[in-house]
Amino acid sequence: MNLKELSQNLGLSQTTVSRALNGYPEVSPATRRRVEEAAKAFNYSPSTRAKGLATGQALAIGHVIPLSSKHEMVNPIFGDFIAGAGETYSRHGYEMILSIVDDAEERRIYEGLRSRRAVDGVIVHGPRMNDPRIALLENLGLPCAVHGRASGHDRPYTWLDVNNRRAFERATDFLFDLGHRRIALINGLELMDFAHRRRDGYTASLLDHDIPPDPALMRSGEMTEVFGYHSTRDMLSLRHAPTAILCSSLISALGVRRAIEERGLVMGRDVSVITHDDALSYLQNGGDVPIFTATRSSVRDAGRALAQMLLTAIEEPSLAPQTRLLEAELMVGSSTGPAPKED
Amino acid sequence: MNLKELSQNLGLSQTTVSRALNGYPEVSPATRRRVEEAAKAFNYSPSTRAKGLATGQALAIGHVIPLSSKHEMVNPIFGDFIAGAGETYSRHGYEMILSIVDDAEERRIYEGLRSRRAVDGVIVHGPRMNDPRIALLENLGLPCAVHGRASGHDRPYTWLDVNNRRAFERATDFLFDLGHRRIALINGLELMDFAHRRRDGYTASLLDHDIPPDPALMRSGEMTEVFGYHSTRDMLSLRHAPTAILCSSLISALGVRRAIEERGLVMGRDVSVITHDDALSYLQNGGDVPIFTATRSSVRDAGRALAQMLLTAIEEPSLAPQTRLLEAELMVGSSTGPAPKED
DNA sequence: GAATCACCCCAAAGCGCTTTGGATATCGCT
DNA sequence: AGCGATATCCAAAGCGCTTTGGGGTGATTC
Repeated sequence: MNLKELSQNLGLSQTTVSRALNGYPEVSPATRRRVEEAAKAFNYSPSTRAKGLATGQALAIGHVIPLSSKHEMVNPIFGDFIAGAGETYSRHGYEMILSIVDDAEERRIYEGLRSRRAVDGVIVHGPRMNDPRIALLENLGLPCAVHGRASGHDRPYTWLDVNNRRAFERATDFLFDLGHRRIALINGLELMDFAHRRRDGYTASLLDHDIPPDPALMRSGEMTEVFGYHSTRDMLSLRHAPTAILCSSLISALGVRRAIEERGLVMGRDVSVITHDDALSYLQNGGDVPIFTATRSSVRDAGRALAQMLLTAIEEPSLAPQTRLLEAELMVGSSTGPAPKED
Repeated sequence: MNLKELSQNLGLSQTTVSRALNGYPEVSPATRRRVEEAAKAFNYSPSTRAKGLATGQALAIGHVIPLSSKHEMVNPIFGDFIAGAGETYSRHGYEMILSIVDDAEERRIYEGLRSRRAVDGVIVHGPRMNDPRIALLENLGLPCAVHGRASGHDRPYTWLDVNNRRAFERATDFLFDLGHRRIALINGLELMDFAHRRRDGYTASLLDHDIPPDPALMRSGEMTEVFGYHSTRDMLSLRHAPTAILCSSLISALGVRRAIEERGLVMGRDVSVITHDDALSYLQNGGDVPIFTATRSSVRDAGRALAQMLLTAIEEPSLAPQTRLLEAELMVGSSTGPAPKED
């Protein structure tokens, strides 16, 4: 069923039917109702393509997921973020189009999306330090919204981020308050902006407590369970083993716990652990009582909110870019406790 | 830059330029080269919308991800599957459009995709027992390909599945060979088709060894770490605790391991564990030596292959639906060993 | 030298929608 | 009755592409 058929069926012109359906005032309430009912009855909805052609809008948002050919790892937070963003889109009649792309091709993909007029805007995932994508998108004139931030980009842009620096500073402070002095950091890849900020927060707290950061207690890598395990195992066998560990992801934290328990130690008594928790749906941090003390911020909420910010940026292009900094909450679980007595 | 401008720039008609770009034979090699170079220079690529309008194709595939409002859980395999499928699409010039949808709205979404002519076909994720979606899509005339199978649908359809039944039967056999007799199953939700098949394989092996299935040793639920942990903890405190556990997901298996170790037992010595492993990029089963003995099948490969099957189904509609059954490989890791001596 | 045939290329229609610029009733008023 | 408003509706153009159905040009054939 298309507009033409529908209008013939109703004995009206395409113009009138189109206007009735799109809420224009030049059509009588009676006609409008009649049209709307017919549309429902015939299960008519306008072709996105034709509508897009006519209006110049795509009614679609692009998500470009970078996939480094070296690591080939799909960020586990991605599913939940998308779920949140998708909610917002469907409420506004937008479609979400997805490209999963090797770093090297990213530029080409954005240009393609632009020149094919496939999307009205893009969400930038996984921003790195000095990420060139934001400038690229600016040049292309493609509205974008960044999940995270890209230090080094100076012009304003739309972003939503967790206050990673503060979260990790607070978490470290918390461990100091419990009496810990040797605190380790198991971080994500530090070319990622968020990981960099987390380290900054961590070192700021250390310096604040007159503890010089110790490279032996700082790891950074792809945040897998195995990475958490190996890092922890290695660090626990140091002469000056850490009594507390700060960890960037719940998945790695599972590995951290394993290494601790394998050594016959008890988490929360012998070694304290705080992890960041993205509140992923398939990785709950325990039930009612959180297992891990965690800095927590829902990635799905972030998806919802950032999508909304992008849509307003698209619909209100004159507005200054919105930004939003979410504070992670520190949830105290059973993985932290007072520092064990010194030997 | 659009076709008109490009052709004016070249002093050719739109027809010729379009034909040159689309590989039609009616254009001289010299002209074609000239056109192609200009297209590259001006960074021209045709508007998908206009092209779609003209050809009647959408050049897009829909992925509808069901999200039960009760569980709200995004299946963790989803990211990797999409990554695989995306590779195939981009190689064929297709776009991937994503809807994450509450079960209740699913029907409306498919109808919408159809009547808006937004996609040429869809991938059905997470098929359940007697899943009504396949029949619905058949009626709508929307080509589809199913990741998994839906027992109960009798007409042929395109699917790709792991031989879940066989995988779990073999895994159970393997445990029997090691001398285990009390073997537990920690399964996914059994309204999901794959989980049902896994249980079938498991019980078949039990019966084959004259062991009646014991409901106390069978759990089924959303496959989280916590679910694996609780199930295992409960079952290990039974009077006749299992000596081996079969687990449906690596994430739950991490919980299984935790429960085992928490009890002071050693995995692979006191309790053997076999898990299914979807080879997710962010959840490697150890490094060189797998931690868990596992039935393994890469979800990303599945994505690649199923996308390809769907594309051929779309381009060659006369062909009978392809189907493909992948065998999971049984990878022996350190989580299994001979059954401990009976008390 | 005319007819034929490739070979290249083009003008224009059409895909399904929105939107501009009227056209036609209908109504209130003097 | 006559005139401008107002309320409804419509025909047609245009969005950027593909594709149909020709049309020229030069080389080949008899």
